[in-house]
Amino acid sequence: MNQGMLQKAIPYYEQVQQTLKERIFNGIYEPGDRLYEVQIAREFAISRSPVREAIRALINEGLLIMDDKSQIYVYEPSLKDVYEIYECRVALESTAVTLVAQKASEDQILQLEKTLSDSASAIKKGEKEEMACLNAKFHELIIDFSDNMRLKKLVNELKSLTNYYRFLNLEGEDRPNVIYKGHFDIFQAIIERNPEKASQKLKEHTHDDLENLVNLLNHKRER
Amino acid sequence: MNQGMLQKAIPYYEQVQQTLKERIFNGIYEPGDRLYEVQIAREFAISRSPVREAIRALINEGLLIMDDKSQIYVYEPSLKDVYEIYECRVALESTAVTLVAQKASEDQILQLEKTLSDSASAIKKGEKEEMACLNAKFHELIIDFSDNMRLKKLVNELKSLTNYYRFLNLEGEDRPNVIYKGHFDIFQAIIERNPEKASQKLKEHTHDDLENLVNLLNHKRER
DNA sequence: AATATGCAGACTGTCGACAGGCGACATGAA
DNA sequence: TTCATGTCGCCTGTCGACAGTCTGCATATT
Repeated sequence: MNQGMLQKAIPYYEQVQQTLKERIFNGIYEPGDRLYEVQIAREFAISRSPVREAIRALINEGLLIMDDKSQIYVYEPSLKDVYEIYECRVALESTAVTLVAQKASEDQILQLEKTLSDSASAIKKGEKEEMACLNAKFHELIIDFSDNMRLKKLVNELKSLTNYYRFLNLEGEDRPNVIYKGHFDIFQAIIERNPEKASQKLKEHTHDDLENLVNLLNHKRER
Repeated sequence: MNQGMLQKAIPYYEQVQQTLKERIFNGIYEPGDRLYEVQIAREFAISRSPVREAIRALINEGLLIMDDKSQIYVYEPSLKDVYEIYECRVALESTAVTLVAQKASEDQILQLEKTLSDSASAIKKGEKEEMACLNAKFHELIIDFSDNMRLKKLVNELKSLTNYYRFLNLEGEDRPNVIYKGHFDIFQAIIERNPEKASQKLKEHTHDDLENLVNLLNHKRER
């Protein structure tokens, strides 16, 4: 018998939260856009209560912000915010990679290796979509292997705050190879069981990402 | 004319959130206690809506948890949780102290020094309350001086999750002096402008705190 | 023309009500 | 006694309504 048959009905507020989040990620709502409880409620043909709840949850996650007049906007990180977010991510992810370098199992290392080699072949074939996916997977595996649920949650929340800019990651000077090199160095340090080096390499790699992002953002702003 | 005169009324849901948080911190609600929307609403003589909103906010902060039947309980960290939380805190705080060692101003260093010396005299006089306060202040100053609002917010949220155990921090073998020594070493590294060392000392210091806490918790559990 | 006043509409904060789900208890059957 | 079924009450999810606040525009005033 299918286990999933007796599934509890998902409450509206969760569905709405999910949907709004997707819309923010997909750019249907853009940074700075204002959101209205009533309008969303009408759109989903439900009352304001669950919508309100979903919005509040997203405010707590930082994806929406409320000004002093209780008006809701899609979060648009300032440059300072972007730096702060990356600083926090580096802090957490470098800790994760330190742990992984100390205690990763053989199987886990194989998974990292496979992701890397898949990444390499994706670069050869020029499959952008695949590359982005595998790069994200590499980071995710490291977080997973650190075996710290809370760290994972924090990193994911931080990532989601700059998620709107994720497609910029592969744009820029020779990015695919630079990223691959960065990941490769991290992997190298892990199999050497050298936590310090792994942490250091991750910091450098993330710094590259940040620098690239900031350059592109500035470039865009100038035009 | 007093600037504060035209203050916007604080909405109920914020007041309730604040009050509930205080109750959790003060142990009026203990870990594992169940909370009811209706009951709290009756107590404050308001409707369920703002109460519900406050509860959801505290769930997002992690101070309350909801089981699969939508029942609300005060969060009680497992031992694994405590380790995870501390791991995240170390990651963030060591990053902060690294930054502080790099760029702290003279004035900021003086503030740290004063907190330390106040701490020393509080130990001499045996003022426990004062000691706890100054120890917290030392950590807070470091976070503040790192000039990263987001990092500060994350650390505060993590702290609040084990806040219930804060009074255990000074209990145990010669804790006041051990803590003072830890803070002193960190301070020393900062004035030496040695980020690596500062980070290392903070990690050791926090590790002491954690070990002490776990010991006391195990000890309690045995009885 | 520039400023003040007032009105209308749009939103948010809060309320009370209803319904659907779940557990506790009771009653009855084996 | 043990287990199945039905009922009751509690609690959460959702709804529609109302009140207060703020914005923008139009009208009035000097």
